[in-house]
Amino acid sequence: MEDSFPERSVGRWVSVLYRFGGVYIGNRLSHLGLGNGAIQFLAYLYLRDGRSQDELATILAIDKGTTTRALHRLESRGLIERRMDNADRRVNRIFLTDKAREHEDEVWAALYDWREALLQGFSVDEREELLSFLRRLVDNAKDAVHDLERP
Amino acid sequence: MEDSFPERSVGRWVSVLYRFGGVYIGNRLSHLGLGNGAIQFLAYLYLRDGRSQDELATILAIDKGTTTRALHRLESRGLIERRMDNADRRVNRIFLTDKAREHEDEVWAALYDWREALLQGFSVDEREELLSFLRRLVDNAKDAVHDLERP
DNA sequence: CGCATATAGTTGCTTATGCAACTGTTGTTA
DNA sequence: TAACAACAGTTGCATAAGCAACTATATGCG
Repeated sequence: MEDSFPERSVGRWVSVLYRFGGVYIGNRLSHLGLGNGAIQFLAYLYLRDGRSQDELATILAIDKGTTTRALHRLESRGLIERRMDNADRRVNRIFLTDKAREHEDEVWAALYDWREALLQGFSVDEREELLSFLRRLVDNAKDAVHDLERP
Repeated sequence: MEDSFPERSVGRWVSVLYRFGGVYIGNRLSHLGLGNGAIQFLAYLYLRDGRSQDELATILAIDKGTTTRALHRLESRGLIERRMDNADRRVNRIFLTDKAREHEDEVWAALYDWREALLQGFSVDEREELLSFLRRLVDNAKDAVHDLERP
């Protein structure tokens, strides 16, 4: 069937999952006035703030230009503060504001619900295997993209 | 470890896979002057052209506005023709040009190589199981997004 | 010390994407 | 048949994302 074009294409299915995830999270957290992109940063910051922009970009595997803009959006919404590091004045360290803490539960709930929605019908063993597969795919993806530069 | 934040988050790993896929495909096919988005449409059209924009949007699960723009880009690069359907003048049917056919092999090669890169180290059985997992995840994702409207 | 290099962040440019409002065509129905 | 509903496509707007060129700061080395 043509309407299942992606049939054997990992990439196509990943694309659908990614885009639908953005729609779901954007909808669930629309009152924060943030998209999917900024929320990724917010979620990580809930685990640990005080990082530099560069560290965040590396950890989330996101371009540093994109990182700059996502963090500016979070700042403009009053959810983070960017403090210059005194020891190295090139560095901005990112801290959550109290306002951000107020929304922590909602953010986790939306992320948790999305994961549970995705994993409906997956047994505990299947979930483990899926996560293991994803880890391997991401490792492979990183290698492949890295090899683009010097093949 | 913080640098494995996505650890148990399907969404974060999907995000990395999606974005890296875009980088890989964009790089491999940069001479076509197209991004990942337009190439999705091109790839489907190689399988079957003559569809309406609406059908393409539905099949690829992509917004119809995004579809309009991706097809305009393909047209501006001389890769497709948009012909009005005489029986229903609201409908545009999309056809590949000869120029597009000339690039078919490269496009498939890039997509194939990306899939193989991702699946490095996966046995035949593991590949089947991964595809089955992805199918289930996508079905779940569609349900969850659909349920956002009337919960 | 003084210059070359490296690093952190920013910005311009391009493409991708969804949503909502809009235009134009077709279909339905009173 | 005239009015309204449904549908295909377009467009304005916002966010997301990568890349390359740029600025400012820091570091290393002769």
